[in-house]
Amino acid sequence: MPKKIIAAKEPEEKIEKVEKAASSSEAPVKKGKAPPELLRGFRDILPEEQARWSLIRAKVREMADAYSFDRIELPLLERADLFQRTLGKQTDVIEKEMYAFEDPSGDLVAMRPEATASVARAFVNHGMFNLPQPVKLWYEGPMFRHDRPQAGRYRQFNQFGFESLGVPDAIVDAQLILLAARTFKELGIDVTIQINSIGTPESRSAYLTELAAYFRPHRNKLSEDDKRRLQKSPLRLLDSKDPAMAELLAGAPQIVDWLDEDSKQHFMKVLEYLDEVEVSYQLNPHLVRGLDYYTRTVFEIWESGDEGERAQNALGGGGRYDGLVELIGGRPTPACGFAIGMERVAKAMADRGIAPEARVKPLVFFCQLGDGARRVGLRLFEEFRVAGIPVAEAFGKNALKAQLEVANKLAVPYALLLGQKEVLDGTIIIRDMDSGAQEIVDSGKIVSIMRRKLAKAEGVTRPVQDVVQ
RNA sequence: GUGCCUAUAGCACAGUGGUUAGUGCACCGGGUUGUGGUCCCGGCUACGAGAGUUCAAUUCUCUCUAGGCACCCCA
Repeated sequence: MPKKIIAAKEPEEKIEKVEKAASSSEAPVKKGKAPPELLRGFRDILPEEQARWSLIRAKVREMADAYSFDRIELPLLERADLFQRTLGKQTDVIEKEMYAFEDPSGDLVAMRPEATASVARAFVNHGMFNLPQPVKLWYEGPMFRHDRPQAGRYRQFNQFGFESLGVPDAIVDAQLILLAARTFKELGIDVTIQINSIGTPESRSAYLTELAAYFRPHRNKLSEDDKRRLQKSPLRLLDSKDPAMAELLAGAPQIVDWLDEDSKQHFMKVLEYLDEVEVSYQLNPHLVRGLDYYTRTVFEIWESGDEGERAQNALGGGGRYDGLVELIGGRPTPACGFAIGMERVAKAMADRGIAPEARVKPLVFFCQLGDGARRVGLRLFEEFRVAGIPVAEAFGKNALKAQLEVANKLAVPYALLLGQKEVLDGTIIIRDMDSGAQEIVDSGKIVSIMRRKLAKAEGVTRPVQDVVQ
């Protein structure tokens, strides 16, 4: 049990609050009928959503195999300074959104707000620079950010991501973007790729100076938010949503004009490769990313037809981070990667009416009457399972009527009826649910009889469903 | 962290300053012994939490909590 919680700001106050809550008896205990409530921004992913999630996961795995990425699983908890050093101390993710606290042994730890830093850390920890380069890794799992919940935004959310470390060539960037684009296409979601280059840290700082100089005379026209940005991170001015900014931005210097020659060449190459594989993209000179580690190529994946419609239209994003591995103590290693928000993907699929089957539909329903029949039923169920025939039951119900109701809801083609009489005779009744016709057969042969019936019916009635995962 | 809107059953919605707060779907049971899809009957579960105004609050006010949307930021 954690004794203390340390937030980025006002640590003392938070500690007091938590200690008080822990020691006072009135605090968190809700009494009476008040149901337990989910923590804000956290959610259950219920069975009815699982089919989509399984489909996404299966597709991601399939793409990883096709493009030769290896799975890596990373801890949910890391030393807090890993994120502070890599994402940038000034970023919102670090300043106010990180779940950071002191663990029982006194280490300052954090629930991961993203996984790229962990990938880089693992790369260094396990000497992956000795492996053939690039090292291509993918991951999937929950991330945590203490942000205000909103549509498509949760405090615990799931991402999958692909990272390629060790090769500076533009083809790496292009192939990652291609992989992302294809994944969405195959999931049935139309997306547009927004792409930009923010150059090297050196060329960027020259640009930032210029940008700040451009805006300074217009300072009084800026909104409070934008004034703050001018101070803190001028690059962010570029994606300001303040309409007044639109005019100013039109005349603002563009980062592409300030790129160093290598970065410019690199960017051109990325675009050429994308043209080669016919991945369409939109050059977006105002696209910047919120994390400090990006260099050169940055991109986001937006749901098509949704540009500017909703705030949370980005399904994912990524870019090159050539300085990250060195920053955390490895040898200089160029790298590129991206991450996708799975909740947003699931929502996009739901919006498009993509609703895959949750699991294999049963083809046979077993009805039983009496304890003897139930016992035989339990055994028969296993025989069907071993034979690979999906069979459903309602052992918890007694009335035949009630059991057939369930069978009807499941839309199985056949029901098997087993009563006391049949148990004594060693028989079982097969009921065709469409016609209502019944036949009595030897219960010892029921599995092979059903196998034959179903094989004949298959393709005529309903093909066996694709099993996901 | 800021602003606007919202909160009635598992879900979707009605409704009221004053008797047992309705409807649909879902769920459970029944319509004589062991037969589904329709129909009929019955049952279950709700005013988010706390304080205030009032003779009386689910209804009005405030606070909190949660949800939605936008900002901030991002996935």
